[in-house]
Amino acid sequence: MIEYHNLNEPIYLKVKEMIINGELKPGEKIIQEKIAEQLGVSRTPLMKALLALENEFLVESIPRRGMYVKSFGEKEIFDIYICREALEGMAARLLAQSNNKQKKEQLKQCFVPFIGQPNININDYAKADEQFHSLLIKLTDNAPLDKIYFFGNIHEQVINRGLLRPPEETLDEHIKIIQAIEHGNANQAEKCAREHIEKSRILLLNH
Amino acid sequence: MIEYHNLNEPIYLKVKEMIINGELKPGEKIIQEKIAEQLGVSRTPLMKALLALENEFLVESIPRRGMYVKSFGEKEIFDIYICREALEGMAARLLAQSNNKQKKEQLKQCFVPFIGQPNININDYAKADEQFHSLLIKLTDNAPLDKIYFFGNIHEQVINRGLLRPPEETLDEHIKIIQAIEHGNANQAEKCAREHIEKSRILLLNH
DNA sequence: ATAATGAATTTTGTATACAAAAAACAAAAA
DNA sequence: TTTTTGTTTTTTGTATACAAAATTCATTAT
Repeated sequence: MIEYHNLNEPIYLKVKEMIINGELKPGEKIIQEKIAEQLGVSRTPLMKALLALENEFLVESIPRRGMYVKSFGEKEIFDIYICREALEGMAARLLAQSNNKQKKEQLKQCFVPFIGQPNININDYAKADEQFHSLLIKLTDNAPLDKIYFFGNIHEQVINRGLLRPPEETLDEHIKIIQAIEHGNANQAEKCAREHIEKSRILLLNH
Repeated sequence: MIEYHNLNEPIYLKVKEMIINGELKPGEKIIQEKIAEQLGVSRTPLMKALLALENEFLVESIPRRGMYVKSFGEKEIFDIYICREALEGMAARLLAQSNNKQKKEQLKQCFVPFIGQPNININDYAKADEQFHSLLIKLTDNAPLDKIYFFGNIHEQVINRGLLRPPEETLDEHIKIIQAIEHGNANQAEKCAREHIEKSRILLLNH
């Protein structure tokens, strides 16, 4: 992602924000003319943004019916976690194989402020969490892998549902991933990354 | 994919075909008005198709410059193989875990005509190969995983480059994957699927 | 009151028009 | 000849217009 269509990126970002913050609710129909007017543009560039969002799984198009804000069922979020497991596992493997110290350091920095801390601010930690998972993908320097990062948005959706595991539980898991990457242990890095996501996925199953 | 935008799917398919068969060459600029006229439509629906193709990595957009047919460097194809390794590996695991006999049978059928055959027709085998890898994804019944199947197109590109390993080598690998899935051995299925793709990737490195 | 039918309204999908930016070209200067 | 500058042409990006389809609403029949 990043620098989407330079020109309609503002539109893309605005609509995305409206979806994330619930201004446009899941399942709601996106009436193009209405939204276009709100944003002060015509339907043509709005449509481009909507098509981009469709490819990120945030919007669903039903031909001749319209565009709808995607609403995720349990099964769908489950499926997304399966994909994340595969992709982030591979990302961890690749980073472990690389010997770019600087990248490894960046990952480490995400959680440094929380180590040994008794009272962790949930909001700050959630930000660091997202930052970490995003970095994991970006640092692999693999453009297709990066492109598939529409999962990131869904990650936010999951957070909004309050399905975040407590820091006491995940901080250690994050650190284990980082350590395996640091030590160049590719198998271990992939295993930890996958287990980390698998645990969240299983939590999801039990509501 | 499948049933893209019902209405502009014909446009989408035609442009895709033009790219696959080389009518539009890698790196070539797509002059919208020209192509639109060729297809007998206006730029508006063509743009939708091009945006879909952009998301499949077949077209690249440079803002205010235009849309270009994507040309793949070695590095990029390598990166795509990395993604395939992660995703098809996961797909093999999921299928091994399922106990849907019918799905497993479908996979098996792909290569039945070639088993024990002394002279294998390369074209027929290549088709079966693609069918198998496509099925592997489709049968998982995981929509996001399926959506990421723009790799399929790239698979074709790779075939066009003549980078296909001989059936004597890969037939056995395919059968091993299918057997592991049949026996419900998830770890083995994932391992075989990944090694299978990894071997192609390594071949790619040595031209 | 409920269901069915048909008009009125809304909304999508596509074509077209036009301004702004980029590319191509030609003429002039180094 | 090569580079620079200015002009013309092409092409993109966006707005708008309009037909076809879908939806809504009111009217009629059950």
